[in-house]
Amino acid sequence: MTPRRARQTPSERQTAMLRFVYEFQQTNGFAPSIREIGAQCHISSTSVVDYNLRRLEEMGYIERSQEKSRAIRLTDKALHWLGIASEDADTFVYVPLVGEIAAGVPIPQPDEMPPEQAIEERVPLQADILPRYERDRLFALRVKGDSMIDALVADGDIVVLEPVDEPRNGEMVAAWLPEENEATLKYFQRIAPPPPANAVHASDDVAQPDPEDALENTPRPWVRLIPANPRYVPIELPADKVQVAGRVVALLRLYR
Amino acid sequence: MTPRRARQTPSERQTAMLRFVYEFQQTNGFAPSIREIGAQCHISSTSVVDYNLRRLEEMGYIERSQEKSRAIRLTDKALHWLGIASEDADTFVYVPLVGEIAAGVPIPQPDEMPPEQAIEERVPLQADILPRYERDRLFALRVKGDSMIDALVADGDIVVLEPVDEPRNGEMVAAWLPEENEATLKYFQRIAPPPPANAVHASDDVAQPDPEDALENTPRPWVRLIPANPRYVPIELPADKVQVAGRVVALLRLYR
DNA sequence: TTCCACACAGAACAAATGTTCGCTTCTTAT
DNA sequence: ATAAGAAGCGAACATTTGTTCTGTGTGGAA
Repeated sequence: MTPRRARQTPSERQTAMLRFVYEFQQTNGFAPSIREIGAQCHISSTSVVDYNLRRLEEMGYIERSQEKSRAIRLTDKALHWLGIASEDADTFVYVPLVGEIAAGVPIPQPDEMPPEQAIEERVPLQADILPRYERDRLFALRVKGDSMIDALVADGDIVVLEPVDEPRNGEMVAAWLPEENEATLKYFQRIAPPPPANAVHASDDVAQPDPEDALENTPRPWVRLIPANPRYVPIELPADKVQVAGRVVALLRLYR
Repeated sequence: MTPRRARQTPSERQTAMLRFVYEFQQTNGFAPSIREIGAQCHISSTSVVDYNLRRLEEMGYIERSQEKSRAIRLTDKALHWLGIASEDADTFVYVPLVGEIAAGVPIPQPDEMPPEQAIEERVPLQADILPRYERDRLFALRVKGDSMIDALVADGDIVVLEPVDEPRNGEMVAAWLPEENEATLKYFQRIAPPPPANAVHASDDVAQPDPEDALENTPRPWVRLIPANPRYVPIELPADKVQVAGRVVALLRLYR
């Protein structure tokens, strides 16, 4: 006989048990005991409850801890089976709102983020925005100013940022310009450094540079930060004078 | 002697107990026992743990259930005391994404919303957007089209809506136009009905309308739905031909 | 010095709770 | 009809777990 153990979804009684565990937990804040499950599901024997719970555990619908009281936990598979929205850590992330993008306000570096309990406001987002391993690095800033209005970003909007070391051309980034004492939200672009004032044209016949000057004369990478508002002009600076804090991955706007 | 029972915040040891309960619950999915708390907090006697838990319960930091194992629950007061963001139902709402604003796609009426378990995607928002009693009525729609581009709303954005019977002039609303078979996102404005084709100018001397025609000739309210894109023209219709589904309270945009 | 509330302590006890034992019944395939 | 796995059952037991008892130590006010 083909073993009917091949059944891999809960029976009607097992489903009733799962639902009771869920509802009990929601109502009481802790899980029911074996006897409480039995009473609710009209199972007179604790060993029958235990048998069915072991089946549910084998199938991946619950987790138990050996010989611990009230230690039944429903898995996401169980919540899905019951048709219950899973609003746990795997579904949403709560991104700390840590400041704003404004003149004179530095953007916190990753190691300068405020401690957990100092974060007064969070921006909730669906967790599937980024792979799980990067979620903790997200942070949010409130936009001050209208430099990105043509990119449909308004003063007062909140942008959610992912720290990035090598932003791609065209990405919208938040950056801190320490020498300008300026935080800014702009489109990012790598550019060639501008020619020095005494440079001859590339087509001119010139001597090879002195090898000793090679390091001195290696062109430093530059970046252009491009606003999306014709009232502002792009900013062009050596890359090492621009601290890119992160690239924009989401925007939230409230209408009050 | 003034009773020192007047103390109303947890002692250092009691705070350590609260923190342990929280961390145990987060790690294990169920609460610790009296003995587990004692072991962690270097309390050799279960009666001392019990004594301190009774103090915490009196002060409102925990809830217990008589003679139930692992039934300690931290209150919001405790979470606040520990400096832990309270990510429960009072902090965030999860707004069902129920469709899109596009031609030919009706906007669900409040009594037509899909059942809880049919909702496949939710938009998380901070709960303080609307007073608590209205939160369950929020729903979200994805925008198709660019009619509101000058209001900084792009194709693909998600708007969160609050059902509203009497939208105010100037509010951005989602509306269903059944006779046009059109869902639309526009600024809302009440207007006087346009004059009928045989109407004389208001300055002309005309007889008072026949009282029996009063009801028949009462001007019907009209509305104008104003796009924020010069490529589109406002829509003007009798109010009863426009089903306003809700007014926009928030916008979410993802950058992928 | 005395008094008293608070905090602590070990031990014992009571109750809650999970596990095991030995068995029966049901269901389905052969 | 038979076999075998699944499901069920009451009872007993083991362990976990919360509560109570009786006492001590501490510190500050009277």
